Amino acid sequence: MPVTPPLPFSEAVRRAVRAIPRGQVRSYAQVALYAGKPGAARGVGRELKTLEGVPWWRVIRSDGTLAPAVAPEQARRLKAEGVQVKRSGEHFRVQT
DNA sequence: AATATGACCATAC
DNA sequence: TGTATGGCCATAT
Repeated sequence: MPVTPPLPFSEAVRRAVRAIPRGQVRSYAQVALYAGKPGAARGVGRELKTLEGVPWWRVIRSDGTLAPAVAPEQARRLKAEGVQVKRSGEHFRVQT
């Protein structure tokens, strides 16, 4: 019996991120888990950098802060969908 | 081929 | 409350 070939990491991530409902957020680790690669959070961030057509701004860090590299734009987009974002010192943080 | 570098995370101290 | 360490994954050099 042929086994179902695992999706390439990039496709698995695309699927996982597109599944995040508007107005909600998930952590890089949660996306990695949903994509079938528990522990591959870093790879998720790496993919989001190039992936197109996905709501990348709904992916945040586990501690609720936004990755510095894209924080300002991400905060803007999240607020646009009603997610409360607050500046916390050096970085932005999503209100739970 | 080997190493370094990130939109990261969990654990240990 | 910080810093260190090891794990993870795809590029870049």
